[in-house]
This record gives sequence, C-alpha cells and structure tokens, in this order.
Amino acid sequence: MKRKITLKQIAKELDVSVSTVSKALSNSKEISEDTTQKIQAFAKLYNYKPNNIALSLKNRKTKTIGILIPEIVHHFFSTVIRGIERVANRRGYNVIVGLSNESFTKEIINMEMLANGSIDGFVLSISKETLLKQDYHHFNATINQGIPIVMFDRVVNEVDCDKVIVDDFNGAVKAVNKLLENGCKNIALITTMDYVSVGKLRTQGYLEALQNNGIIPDSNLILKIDDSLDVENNLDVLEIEIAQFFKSNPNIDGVFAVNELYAVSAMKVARKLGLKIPDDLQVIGFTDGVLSKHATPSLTTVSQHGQKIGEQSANLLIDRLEAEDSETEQYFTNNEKKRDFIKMVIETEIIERESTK
Amino acid sequence: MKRKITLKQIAKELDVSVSTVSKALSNSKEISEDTTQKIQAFAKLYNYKPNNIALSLKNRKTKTIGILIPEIVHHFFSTVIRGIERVANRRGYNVIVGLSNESFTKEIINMEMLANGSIDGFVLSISKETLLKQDYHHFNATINQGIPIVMFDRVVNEVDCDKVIVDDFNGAVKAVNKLLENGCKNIALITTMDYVSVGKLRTQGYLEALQNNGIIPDSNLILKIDDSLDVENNLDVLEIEIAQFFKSNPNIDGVFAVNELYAVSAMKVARKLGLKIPDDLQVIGFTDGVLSKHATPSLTTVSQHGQKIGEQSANLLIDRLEAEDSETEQYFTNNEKKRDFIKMVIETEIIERESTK
DNA sequence: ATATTTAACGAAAACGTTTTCGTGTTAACA
DNA sequence: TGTTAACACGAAAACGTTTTCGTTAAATAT
Repeated sequence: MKRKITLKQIAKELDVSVSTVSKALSNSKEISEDTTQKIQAFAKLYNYKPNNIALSLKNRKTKTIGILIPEIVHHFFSTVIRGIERVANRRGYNVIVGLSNESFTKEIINMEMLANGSIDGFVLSISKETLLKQDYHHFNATINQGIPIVMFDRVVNEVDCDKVIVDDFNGAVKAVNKLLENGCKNIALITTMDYVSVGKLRTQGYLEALQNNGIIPDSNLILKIDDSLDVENNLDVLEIEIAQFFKSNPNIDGVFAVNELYAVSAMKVARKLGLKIPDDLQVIGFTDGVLSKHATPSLTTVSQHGQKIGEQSANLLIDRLEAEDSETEQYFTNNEKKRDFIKMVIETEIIERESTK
Repeated sequence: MKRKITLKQIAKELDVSVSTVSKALSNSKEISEDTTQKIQAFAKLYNYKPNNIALSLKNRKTKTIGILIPEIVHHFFSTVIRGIERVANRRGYNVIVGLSNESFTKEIINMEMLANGSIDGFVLSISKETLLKQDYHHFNATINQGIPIVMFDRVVNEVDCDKVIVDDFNGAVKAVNKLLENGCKNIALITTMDYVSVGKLRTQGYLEALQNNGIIPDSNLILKIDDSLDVENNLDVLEIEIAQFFKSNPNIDGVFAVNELYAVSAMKVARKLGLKIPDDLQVIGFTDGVLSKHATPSLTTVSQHGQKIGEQSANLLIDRLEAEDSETEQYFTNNEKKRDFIKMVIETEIIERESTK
C-alpha cells in the first residue's frame, strides 16, 4: 500500500530542497533545465499530484461548492444538481451535497458544518420548515462571514444574494391560458398551502390568467392540499380528497396542478370517475419529470428547466467567487463597486402531450 | 464582512498563546479554570469553530466520503445517495458527489480529482463504459494508495473491495415465480444487453425460474433493448420495438422487465394493442420508483431498497476507515488480520400493485 | 532551608503546499 | 583584477490546527 508521494519525499529522494521541487514542477525558470527534467520525470514516475487539502489551506479556498437542498430523491432537485455539477466540473470545482430533509435545524447544522472551511460558497434551496419559521439568520450569518450564497427556486427577499428562479407566475399564466384556448370553461386549481413561495406564485398566476380573460375565480374550484403530511406515502388520502373535489364540482373541464403528482393523481381519479382525458377533462401540471412523460395519458406540463437553473446558479456563484479573487489582488483597493445581486429568471415552457387537446 | 475567527486571533486578543487557546477549548486540565472560562466565553462570543481544512491536513483525514455514480437524475441512484448521506451525517461525515455520466474517462478524472486528499474513501457504482472496456486499473490504483472503496449495485470481481449488491438473480426468480403462480403460461423478458451485470443477473434469474418450473425458455420471448441509445429521449423507438415484439408473439400473457421504464412502456403498448392489464397480460418490473407507483395501472415491482444499499455501503466504508485508525494507534503492530472484504447482499421484495392479479 | 512535585502556560513541530527573500557560485564586464 | 549580473538553488514563512515537550513559578515534602 503506497501512500501518495509528497514534495518532501521527492526532495529527499533527489537530494534537493522542497522549494526546488515545487518550482520545477511549475516550470519555474528559476530552476535549471537539467534538474527540472529530472524532477518532472521522477514526479511523473511516482504519479505525483499535489494534495488538495494542503492547497486549500494555503490558498484559503477549497474550489468546492456546497449544495444544500431539501431532498434528493426528487426529479427537479436532482436535475438541478446535475446542472451544478456540470459547470462546476467544467470550471474546476467539486460539489459537496447536504440534505436538509425539509428541516430547519438540519439545514443549519449542515450549513455550519460546511461553512467551516469546507466550501467556498453555497447553492441552496430553502427548506419548508425554514420558510414556515421565516428565520433566515443562518443565511445572513454565512454571507457575513464572506461565504457567498446563490439561492434557487425557493428563495426569499430577506436575504441579499444572487437568486435563480423559475418564472412560476408566468408559467402558471401560460398553462391556464392554454386551457382556456383549448376551450375549458371551468378550470380548477390544485395547489399547496401558501407558505411555499412557488405554490403561492403559481396560484397567483392562475388567478391572473382567469381575470385577464374576464373570468371571476371561483374559490370552490381551488383545492389546497396540506402537504405537511407525507403525500408520497399517503397517496390514497390525496386521491380521496381529489375525488371529493371532483364530485362536488362536476362542471370542471380543466385542471391546472402545481406539481406533477397532483396532476397525475387528478388524471387517475378522473378516469376512475369515468371522465375521458382530454375530451372531458384537460390537465396541465408543473415540473416536467418522469411522471409526466410516462403517465397514461402522458401529461402536458410546464417545464422548469432544472438543469439550466443549476447551471446558471453555479455560474453566478463561481463568477462571484472569482471576482472576489481578482478584487483582493488589486494593487489599488479602489473600492470598485461589487457586482449587484442578480435575480435571474428562467423562463418556463409548456410541453404538450396527451392530456390536452 | 467578518472573516471567521482563528485560534491565533483569539490568542492575540486575550494575550495568551495559541496552544493555550487550543487546550482551553478542548477542556484540557492543563489550563486553569479561570483562563479556560475566559477563553471559552470569548470563543463562544465570536462563534469560533475550528477550520475543517486545517484539521483535515493535520489529521490526514477529511471526514468526507466521495460518491461516484453514473447518473443522478435517476430514482435508484438518488435513493442510494440519500441512504449514504443519512449514515454519513450521523457518523460525522460529509459526502462529495461526482458524476461519471456513464463515461470511462469522466469516472477516472473525477476519481483522481477526489483521491488527491479530498476524501477518505469512495462509495461508487461503475459506469457502463467502464464495464464495457473492463478496465478497472483506476479502482485498484486508488485502493493501493490506501483509499478504500465500497462498490454497490454495479460491481465487478476484478476489484478487491467491499461490495453491496441487490440480489438481482433471486429478485428475478421471485418475479417470474409470481407470474407463474398467477397463471401465466408464456412469460416474456424485456432486458438490456448483457454487459451490464445487473441486466445479466436478472436475465439469468428469469431463465432459472422457468427451468425450475419445467418450462423451456423460448428465445423469441426475450427482447434485448440496446440501451446505448438514450432511451429516455427516444421513447418512441422503444415503444415501436416493444409493439413489434408483442405482435410477433401474441401468446404472451406475462412480462418481466428488468427496469421500470421497460415495464411501463410495455403496459402502455399493450393497452394500445387492446390488451387488458392484468386480465390479458400481467407485468412485473424491477426498481421501485415513482413510475411504478404512479403508473396506471400501478406496477407490481421488485423493490431494490436503494436507501438500505446506501446505508450499508456507507457503514461498511466508515467501519473500514475507522478500523484503519485504531490499527495505526496500536502499540503492538501485531499484524492482526484485516477484516476480509465483505459482499453484502440486500434482499429484494416484491411490491404487489395493480399490474398483477 | 533545600529538594521535589505540581500547576499553568508557551514554543515548536507537524500536516503539504507555494512564494518571497536570501545566498553562494559563476560568468560577464570594466 | 575587481565589480557586478545572472543563475540556480535553499531557508523560512504562511495557511489553522493539535500535541509534545519544555519552562517557570509556586506549592509541597523532607
């Protein structure tokens, strides 16, 4: 079992100093042709690679970015990670992942754990519990420590940082418009409780689209699901609730749901109730995941472009990290204004499938 | 913007030495009650937390484990990550994620990047391209450097390390037995090409189950999908192929598919061909993901318990890491045998849903 | 009163780098 | 021949810890 070789060992072996080895390997012309050759050959032979940890300590930067998300077994979030990893990798960074599991305290613990030198910056999406508590001190604390944050999807005004969001509002508007164009007269909304910002925005988009078309929203046509219960494992509850909803509103001919699961469940229930999709009922969901693609009938959805969100987030973060670098390298600390915080909006797109006409 | 405070700064501020501060914070009784109090109070006030990188360098261990997987937007893999993260977190470790994207070279690059000090050990699943090439030198190289590896799911005999695998073979046997019990006479298999070990094992299980029941496998009833093409984005190709398959074998009354997608596609195609599920055709898939749960009809599947796989893998790895520790701490290097490599088999379980009788 | 223990702290090394600043040798120059 | 440049290299500091080994002064024992 050969431990990785270090500069010191190379130096000893070749009877030169550590500094000489270091310089030779970086092709410093301070070192003679001869010894450079010799050292490089030796290093190659023993497959020398500088130790990342030592470099991190010396440079006071780790070249890794921390991802902090509520959940990983989730199409949207894993897509975002893929995006982040892609650009991180391309730009020479690693990613380290923490899961808050939608818990406030786990979010804090993870954050503090990573903030103690392990990462240069965060890309994160806020946990539900944190959104409920509206306690964002930990975000501001780490920002004050000089660790930049980029928030995506679930963002919040109380924290000053770069943000990348989906255009939830307009996505919802587009979806409802589509249903209207397709001839729907009574469009229902299946949504979550209001404290999740994205749910709220999508709801607002729904209302806006109706009003723009001269339709007065009917509160009976809005179903708010309490997602404090673990819906994934309580599917029956969800379906019963939706069934009730359909039965008490037999006039519904269109459904806009704020996520895939609600949409697919709605289709399932509707078909059990004897409705034909898309003839009797048209359905549009949000989030273009596996479910939408493979449901029968396949589901028309508002796509969020998760990968793009991840890529943009990572780029924003790394840009800022490297801007900081060149800043401190400036001879004249001429107080050049830092780049303002950016709120980047990723446009949604409607992907038409079988659940609409 | 307050940078994180260091021992040195505390020492300066309180006019003591760095060593004193360090000792006081670890409650060493070398330091007097008084100064300990003073130092701890000050440290708390300024929210001192030791710098992880410095600790890593000093201790020559990072307390983080590297995950290297082919793909992250994938129910099984993300479930495994969740499992790993759970026990990692519980046992004081972080996880850093690399994606090979099924590519041999990306796997190597990622591996080398992380192996240079960033992590203490790997949990990984081999990329398809690597399996095809059968080139495993990079795994053995990092193991030789003293970095332990735990492989899961896609494993290989050529590398000596702990392994956690799904009992693919018996899972397949169970599934086929189930179909037989349910009265199927002509059970088809939809599988992948043979080089992916899991596909091969599931195929073998299928064959075994038939033979155990005195049925001679019919090669016409086996459909091998070439997954070198990106199936997810070529659904139509897949469906056409399956449709052909059904048409030329109208006697099929049961289908065992080696993954969710194939199973769901088979159901979709079958229904278009006018077959009733489960009356005319029963279907069982492998991998219990979102698709199985939410398909209509919902799919009976062989569950792989991804989270458990992740948890076991992480435990194996950390056990080995910490065993190494205590080993080097031994006064008597009494050559105690290292723990042999473990191959842990996670049993599968059939989850019955609507696609079987 | 002297010797020895104990208490309380500091100096320094080590982990593996990079980089600044010397320093000695040789070659070029006046 | 004496002065200066250029060349090739080494020593040491720094990043932030922990830990071993002194060291000093006070307290205890003889």
